[in-house]
Amino acid sequence: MKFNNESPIYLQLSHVLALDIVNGKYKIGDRLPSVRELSVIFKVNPNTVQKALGELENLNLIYTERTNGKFVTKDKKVIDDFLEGLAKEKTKLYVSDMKSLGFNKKEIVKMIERDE
Amino acid sequence: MKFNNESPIYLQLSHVLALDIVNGKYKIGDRLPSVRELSVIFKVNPNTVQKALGELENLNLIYTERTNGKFVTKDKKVIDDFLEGLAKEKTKLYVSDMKSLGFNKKEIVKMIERDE
Amino acid sequence: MKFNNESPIYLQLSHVLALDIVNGKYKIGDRLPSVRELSVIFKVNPNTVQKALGELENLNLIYTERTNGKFVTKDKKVIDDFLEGLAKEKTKLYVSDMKSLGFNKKEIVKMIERDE
Amino acid sequence: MKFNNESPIYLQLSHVLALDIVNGKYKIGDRLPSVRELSVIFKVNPNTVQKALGELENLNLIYTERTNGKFVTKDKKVIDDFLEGLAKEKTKLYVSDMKSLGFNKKEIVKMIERDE
DNA sequence: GTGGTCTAGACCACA
DNA sequence: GTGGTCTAGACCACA
Repeated sequence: MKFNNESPIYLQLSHVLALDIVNGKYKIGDRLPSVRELSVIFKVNPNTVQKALGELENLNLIYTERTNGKFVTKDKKVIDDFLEGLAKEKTKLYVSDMKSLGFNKKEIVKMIERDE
Repeated sequence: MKFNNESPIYLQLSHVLALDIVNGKYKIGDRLPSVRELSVIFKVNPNTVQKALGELENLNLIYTERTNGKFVTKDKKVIDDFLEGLAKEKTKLYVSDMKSLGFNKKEIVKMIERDE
Repeated sequence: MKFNNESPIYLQLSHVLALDIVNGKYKIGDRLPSVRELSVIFKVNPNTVQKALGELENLNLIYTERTNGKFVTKDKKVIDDFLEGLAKEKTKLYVSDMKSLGFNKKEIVKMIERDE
Repeated sequence: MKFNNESPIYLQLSHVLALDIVNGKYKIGDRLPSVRELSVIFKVNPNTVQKALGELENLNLIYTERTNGKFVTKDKKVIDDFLEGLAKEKTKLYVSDMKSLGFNKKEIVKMIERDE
């Protein structure tokens, strides 16, 4: 795993793990790898993993059982809402950016269809 | 003008000024307000204005006439290319983000049409 | 029985059992359920039950007859003193917390009367 | 400043600072001492101060101006609500604890009036 | 073995 | 000077 310099490692890591949850790599109720394991997998300090997981815990995507591990929430709704919120937020931001560049929705949709 | 804490002020400022150029508030060949004027207008340190203008100069959107001021490029193509590049970049990033969330293009377009 | 993550399970458990004694669910001289039974009832590790009962034994609320089980003290005074001590301690802590928040006794009493 | 072992230092520290805000030692809009200064004052590692201040920021009691410092919120309501919420929470917890010990409100009030 | 805390200390961008 | 991040590594309670 390679991290870039544009945002803190811990945020990039929490983002990766959030996607893993959204995409079902870690399923509802699954135990995540331990802090130490993740720190080895991603080659970062355990403290950095803690901070990343703290973000996910703030979002209620995971919860902690002390001495036992960290688990994906059992509440499917939390995951679905997170996904939906993220998608809407990204869309809103993108559309408003494009509008401030002078594009209207029709043009925006055209650009997306052309992309790649 | 209010700046947030998510990215450096100088980048937010250069972004605002770039939009002002793209949208024709400052037209081809126009002289920009002086660093000091901008620093007053935006209530930021003159050093921050300098850095922001440096960004625009790197993009060739503006050029400096020493002792005379800073001017919007006279080359329309530079502005058009900048606009197009920005739009494509934002679109690419947005689409790839949405795909990693599990959406396909059809769904993306639908979300955009629904937005707001 | 659900335990939270704010304090160790063994303390939460000893607290619950202490209340059971104070409130007469387990009466003077009663035999408590065995460690194994309690561990099943509360769905915790037997070690955790042991530790919880150890707390109660330190407080002299229970005593052990080896090979026979653990019993609620036969000394009513111990239970009464425990109850009184607990109540005073909680009150002292609460009042001092509220004072450090700027409330005086009159206001504290008013808040209590309003509670719920 | 002395910290005890019952809860993490960073929480004790954030608690102390929250009280300082509630009690007006740091007033609305005031700049707090820098992270480094606090770390010297309280003889803890700057990282620990960061974590403590992070708690206060989560509560919106303070906000950060990058490169400039951390400031008490300018929103009096946030502080008032925090104070009220804290007081209500403590009261609720205290009363429910006392009730589970078998005391009724009248007895609780009597204990408070007798306290100290 | 699990998560959590803390320190010492380095390094960074920004204003 | 300001806040923020990160590492290395120690230490802790708990189950």
